[in-house]
Amino acid sequence: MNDEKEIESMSDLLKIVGDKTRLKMLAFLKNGERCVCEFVDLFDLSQPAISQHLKKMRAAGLINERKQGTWVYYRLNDQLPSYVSEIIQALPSLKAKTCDCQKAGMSIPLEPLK
Amino acid sequence: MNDEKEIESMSDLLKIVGDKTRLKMLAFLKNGERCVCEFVDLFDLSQPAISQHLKKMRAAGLINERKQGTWVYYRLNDQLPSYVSEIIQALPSLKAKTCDCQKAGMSIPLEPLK
DNA sequence: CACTTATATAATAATATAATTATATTAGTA
DNA sequence: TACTAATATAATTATATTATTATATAAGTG
Repeated sequence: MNDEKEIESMSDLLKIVGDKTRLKMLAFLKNGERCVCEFVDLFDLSQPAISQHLKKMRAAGLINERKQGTWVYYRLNDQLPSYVSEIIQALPSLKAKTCDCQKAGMSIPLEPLK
Repeated sequence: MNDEKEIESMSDLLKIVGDKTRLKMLAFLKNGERCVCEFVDLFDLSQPAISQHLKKMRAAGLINERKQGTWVYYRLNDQLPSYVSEIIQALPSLKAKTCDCQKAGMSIPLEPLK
């Protein structure tokens, strides 16, 4: 990839990360998987807004999804460029309140970042 | 600073970095100081657009300025948060064409990033 | 001082991004 | 199968960002 394209791809990714809501979502994901409903509970935003933020992060390869019944769980992609891992490491890790999907014992903790 | 504010300040900074033009400017600055006129030559953008991008990066603390006569030189701030330094390290370093301000022998090379 | 050059700022137009509301999809359940 | 819950998508509105054009400032030069 030439330098120009390389920079463009970096800026595309950094643009996704450079948003308060999405960065906060990533901070929540540091502790492991979270289901969509948790984000809906935690943020003062409509459910479609949450869904669209998650979609962008998924499209950018920042997170992966796992569907289980009607619930959809998201987790950090563990193959991120190192400059993105550094950003995530610099984030405080936020604790989520419990939610139906968690009481069901389905959420799986994540391996710590390398 | 609480977590919320910390995340907000990170997203403010990442938003500035998450722009193709500005990221390319940072890539040019990896090799050392550049004067505004060089950016004006290098980018297919109006002079005011260049000036405004530089102003944003300066306001965000990413770069510092040094005025010499009518020329203004910008250089990377050497006290950046490590997650920002990592981004800059991940950038290819771009070579600028020579420009009047450089022929004048005024541009000073930068120490490599820690 | 008049003129030019380099840069910055202001006002505004163009564009991109993020939110909402409304609706669709899909899985589970009575 | 009808109903509900969880999530996604579409359409649209609201807002933020980036660009341009016009103008201002400030330094250097004849």
